[in-house]
Amino acid sequence: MTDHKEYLDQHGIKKTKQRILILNILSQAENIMTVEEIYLELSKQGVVISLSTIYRIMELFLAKGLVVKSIIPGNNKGVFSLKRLEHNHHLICLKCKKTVALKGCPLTEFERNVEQQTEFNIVDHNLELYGYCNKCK
Amino acid sequence: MTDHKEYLDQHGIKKTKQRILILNILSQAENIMTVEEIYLELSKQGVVISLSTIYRIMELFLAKGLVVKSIIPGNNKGVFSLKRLEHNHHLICLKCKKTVALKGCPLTEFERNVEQQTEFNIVDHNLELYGYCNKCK
DNA sequence: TTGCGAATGCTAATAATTTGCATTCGCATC
DNA sequence: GATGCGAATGCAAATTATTAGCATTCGCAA
Repeated sequence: MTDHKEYLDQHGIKKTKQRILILNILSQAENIMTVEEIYLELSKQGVVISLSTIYRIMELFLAKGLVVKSIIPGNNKGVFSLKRLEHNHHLICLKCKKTVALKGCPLTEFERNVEQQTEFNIVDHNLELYGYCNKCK
Repeated sequence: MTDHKEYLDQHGIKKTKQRILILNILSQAENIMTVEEIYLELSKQGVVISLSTIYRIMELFLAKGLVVKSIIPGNNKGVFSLKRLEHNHHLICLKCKKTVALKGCPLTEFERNVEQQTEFNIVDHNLELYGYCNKCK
């Protein structure tokens, strides 16, 4: 994903400096990030974007399907990650909150079954695994 | 689950009127509930339990593993559902927010694989499916 | 029945997120 | 390149969900 400007175009999102910066950060992040972490990462790069703008941009990315939102239990904050070409999920340590990105998603077939059973049109899902990492267990 | 008092005992949770009432509501609920919905359901039954107590009880149930917590997107509230003997997940309509409980869980095998790959000890997961119900699609 | 620690309810505090509004930006048009 | 308009941003204030402090009450064992 080298050209984020075009990526925004493709999704019908107007290009702004802030959106491109945030998209950069998300695309370089290995793991899920809170709004605050995005803010801090921007700060490290010497950029300040107001929190409300970050919230608005994440909401926009979410609505446009660029991003997935979930929560970490025991932590009332939204976390976001970019939807990759190869869609994936995260494993979260309940003690130290470390997160690990997993390869692949086991749900494709399950979703098809559920669509048939329920007459829903399934467009997305949210999956996180919780456990204890080898240090914390 | 006819005897909730014993159920609490088994999990090392002290029995109180409030906990038993909430457990009743959760066990009769087909779907996930917010703290507010629990509060309102109690009101319908002519019972008032303070919101902070409900929060505390849900936190306790969560810690003891009686309950699963997740979020509905576009809605910054925690939602809870009782862990059933037959563990399951929910499908949520992104438009009307209707939720449907699904039978079964497709993740057992996936979790075992992930445990081997990551050296995590996986204890739980969170899965919701999103889509549009037949009225909204 | 009594007593103690834990649970509850109230109110106030906190933390995350959202909103209103003035300013600035992106981009199309001249 | 200059101009203009609607959309995006930043700031500060408002909201909303959730948590914490503390006095009162409850559950249960002795």
